Amino acid sequence: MSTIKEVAKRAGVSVGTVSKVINNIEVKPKTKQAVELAIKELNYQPNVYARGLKVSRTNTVALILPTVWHPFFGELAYNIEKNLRQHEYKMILCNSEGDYLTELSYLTMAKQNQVDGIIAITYSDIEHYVSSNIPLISIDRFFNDEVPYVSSDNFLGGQLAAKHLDEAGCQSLCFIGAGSKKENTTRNRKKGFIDYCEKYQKTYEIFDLIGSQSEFHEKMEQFLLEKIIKEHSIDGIFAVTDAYALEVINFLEKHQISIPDDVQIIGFDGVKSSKHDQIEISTIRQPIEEIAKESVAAIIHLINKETIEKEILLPVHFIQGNTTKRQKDS
Amino acid sequence: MSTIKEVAKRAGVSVGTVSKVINNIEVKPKTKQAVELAIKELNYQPNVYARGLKVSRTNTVALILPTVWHPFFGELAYNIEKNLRQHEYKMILCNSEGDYLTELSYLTMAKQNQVDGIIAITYSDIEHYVSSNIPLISIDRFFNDEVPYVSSDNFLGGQLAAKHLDEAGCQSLCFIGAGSKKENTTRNRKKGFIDYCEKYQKTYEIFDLIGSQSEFHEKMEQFLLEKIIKEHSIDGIFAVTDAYALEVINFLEKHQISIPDDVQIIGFDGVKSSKHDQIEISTIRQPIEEIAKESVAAIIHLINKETIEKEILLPVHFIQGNTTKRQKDS
DNA sequence: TTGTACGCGTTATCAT
DNA sequence: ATGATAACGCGTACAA
Repeated sequence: MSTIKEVAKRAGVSVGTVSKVINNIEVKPKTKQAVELAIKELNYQPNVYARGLKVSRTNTVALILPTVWHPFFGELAYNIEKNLRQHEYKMILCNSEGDYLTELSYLTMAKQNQVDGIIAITYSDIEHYVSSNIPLISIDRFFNDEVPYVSSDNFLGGQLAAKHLDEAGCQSLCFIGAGSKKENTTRNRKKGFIDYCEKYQKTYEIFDLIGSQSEFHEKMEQFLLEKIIKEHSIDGIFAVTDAYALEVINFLEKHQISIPDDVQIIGFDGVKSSKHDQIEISTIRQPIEEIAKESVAAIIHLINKETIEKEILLPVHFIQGNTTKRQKDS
Repeated sequence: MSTIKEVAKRAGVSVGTVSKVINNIEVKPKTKQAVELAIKELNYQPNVYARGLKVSRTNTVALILPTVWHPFFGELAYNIEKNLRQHEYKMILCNSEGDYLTELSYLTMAKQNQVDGIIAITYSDIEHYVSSNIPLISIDRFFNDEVPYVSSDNFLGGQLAAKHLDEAGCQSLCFIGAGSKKENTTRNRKKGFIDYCEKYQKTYEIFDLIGSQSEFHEKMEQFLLEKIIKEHSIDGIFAVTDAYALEVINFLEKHQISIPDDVQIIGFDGVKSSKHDQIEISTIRQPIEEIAKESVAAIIHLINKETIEKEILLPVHFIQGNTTKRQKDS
């Protein structure tokens, strides 16, 4: 690999001049030509480490998430990388697997100057570690007033879900979710749901269990058995994620409950496992492209030391699937 | 961020000594202690760019693939990153979207010294570009004798599929695939299938169309209609990927063909869209963890200028799903 | 065993 | 407009 010195020698100019040409600083057209020729001839590529050392900028951003092997995170990672690329940034992918120590090691790496900024989606309590001065954007999680975050408007999503169930003719609604110990913004889905029900005087139930995955499953089936199979006292369900919606659907189908005739269901997320997939269940879709776009825009602003909003809330939309009745007017 | 100089001053030694401590070169225990204390106190992190400039090693590998937003690539990317991390390497993720120019731009980046090596899964003809001297491992695609590649043993997979259909009682088999213009190793799936059939004198048909996606779909349905619905002359299908298997399944179900009673189906890939998914169709599973592991091992060997095998073929396995009949003895 | 000094390739400042 | 050169932080050969 040739260096700037060699280019300078070949073009018959000094290194300073070559540097100017590379960085688009004005030089005499003729010298510029000569330099560019030399660059081409030598197939010269600036060494990013030398440059990085000088300007301490790497044009690299780290993306920390639990695992890219997941439809939602996969789509998100794809879009974030795409946006970063458009801004001429590279992306280092970090699968934390939800592990605290792994996340910390990535943060350390970041501090070592390897990246200009971090976009993180984490549910660990890394709060006091993020206090450092490296640009950081959180997705889906509020840390503190120092860390800007980007998220779907989960509250609105909850309202929307309730509204659609209501308008689709459901009489008594139900929210199903697994309350996480970790504080994240998905809690607002429940709040939005309740808000709508209260405002429009809909009867509703809440099933929100904090506990292990298996325990949850069992308790949920018990609950559904009671309320739906026996009492028939619920005809509209809002599940806090599509995954839970799927569980509910499987259970109900096993018990010969017809969807959406007897019970209607709305999930949340609207992820597809690849670009060409189709969504089948009715759901509130998170605007993943938007989340990616806004996160990238935000981190770049931060890197450039520009001020940005501390909270970026993105609108969600209802997607008609086959688990709710179709309406003429909406 | 503090520098090596500051550490040296605080520890009362020279920078050379600090450097030695960092790089585990022997120093007097006492000085070592003093230096380590200073490092801790100042929260010193070596600047990777200065180091990179010096040793031209970045401990970073680029992964180029079509898109991480896809179950197979997602799982692969996850595992590759995981393995790289274990070797203290970072991974830059590059979604090429199958675009030639994008792939080239990533290769250029790599040549700029930003990464120590590249793992690529690409179907473009970047052959003459890869001739450069940067370490490169190809997955699933043979370029030339210079570029080592890692792949599933697709030939074996084809054989396995035919064998399982045979042993499950199928009388006349069928291969379904879309021949790509691009040369890749998946062609060997067909060859393996044929090999088994010829060897054991099974009757078989081949549907292998080169053409557009939509055209393929139409022609395939026509073919299935003819052979299965009308003639009943096929009772075992090996689809070249799970995606195609799914298409076949959907079509047959629409026409009231019972699976696996009337027709048995085996796919290929065995991907799950996330760690906790379940596989439902019978399939030949690619050993994704192994592919990841071997690719990483190979690229690191290459970076260390050690010689490696030019071809690494990994065994595949049959996974019992609900689209083939269960057998007692296998 | 430890310290000194040079060089890696680039950018930026200051002369020219 | 261009050239010379210091500085970025580190590793290492060589000197002490």
